[in-house]
Amino acid sequence: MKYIEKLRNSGLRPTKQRLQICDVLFNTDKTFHFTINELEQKIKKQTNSKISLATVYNTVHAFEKKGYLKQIPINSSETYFDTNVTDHHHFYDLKEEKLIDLENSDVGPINILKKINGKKIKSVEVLVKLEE
Amino acid sequence: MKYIEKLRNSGLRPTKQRLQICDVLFNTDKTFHFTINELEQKIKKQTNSKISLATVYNTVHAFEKKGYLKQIPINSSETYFDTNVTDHHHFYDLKEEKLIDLENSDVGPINILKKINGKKIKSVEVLVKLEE
DNA sequence: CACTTTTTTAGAATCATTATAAACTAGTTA
DNA sequence: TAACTAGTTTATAATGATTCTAAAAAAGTG
Repeated sequence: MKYIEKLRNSGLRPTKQRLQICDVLFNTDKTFHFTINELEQKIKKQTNSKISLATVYNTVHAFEKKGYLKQIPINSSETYFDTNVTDHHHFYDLKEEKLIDLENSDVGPINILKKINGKKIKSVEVLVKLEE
Repeated sequence: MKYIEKLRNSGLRPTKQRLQICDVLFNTDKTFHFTINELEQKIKKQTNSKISLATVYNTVHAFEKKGYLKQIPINSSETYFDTNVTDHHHFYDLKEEKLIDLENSDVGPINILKKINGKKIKSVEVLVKLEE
C-alpha cells in the first residue's frame, strides 16, 4: 500500500487503522474539509469497519502535527480540518455552516507590515464570512 | 450611568448586571481580548460582586449580537472575544497563546477576487500565527 | 399596586475532546 | 519462532466549556 512508506518516514507505524484513515483522507483527487465525527462516519461507510473514536482523534492529531492535515481557524462547536495543506484561505457560509476553499490567487498578496520582536510568521489565514 | 441609554436603544433592559459588565468591558481607553472565564474574574475583581456565569454568557452573546463585541475566529478550547469591533485582524502567538491586534493599516488592502453566487461578504478576518 | 415580560441564577445536562490503563501489534533481536 | 520493547488501539471514564432549565427576582407599564 502506498501510504506505508509515508507513515514510516514520519516515524508513525503503519497500522491497519492508520492506513485505512490515509485511504479515506488522501486517496482522492479532491481535497476536503471535515470534522472528527464526519470522518468517523466516512470511515465506517468506506471501509465497513469501525475504528475507535479515540484512534480517529489520535490519528488526525498525529497527521496534523506531521503537516498532512491543517486545522481551520473558525469558531464552531466542532473543529474543522482540511486535507488541503497548501497555503490557502476559506469562505465560511454562515447560513449553511459550510466552508469553501479560497485559493491564494483569489485573494492576492497579503503583506503584513507590523513585526513582532523575536517572532516569525508561521501562517497567514484569511476567513471570509458570507451572508445572504 | 452612561450605558443605560445604549442598552435601552438596543432593546436590552439596563439591569445592574449588564451595567456592571458594560463598565468592565467598555469603560476603558484600550480595547482588549478575553474569554468568558477571564471576564468573570475581571468582574469579580473590579466590582466586588459576583455575577452568575450563565449571566456572563448571556450578556456576552447579547452584546455580540448587537455588535458591541466580536468573536475572534481561532481554534482554542475557549472562545475569545474582542471589545475592538472595528475592522481589524490578529496575530496569534502560538507559544504564549496570546492574541495581538493587527490594524487594517498594518495588513494593507485585501481584495477577494472570487465571488459566490447570491452571497455577500460579511467580514474578512486575517489570523497570523506566530512562532519563535 | 397589579400585572406581564424579561432577566438572573444555581445547578443540571450536553457534547466535543482528552485521559486512562489494559489489551494488542509492530518491529527487533536472538 | 520466541521473547522483548516500544508504540498503538480501545472502551470507557473524566474533563471542561457551553447551554439548558425552571424558579425567583427585577424591570417596565398602566
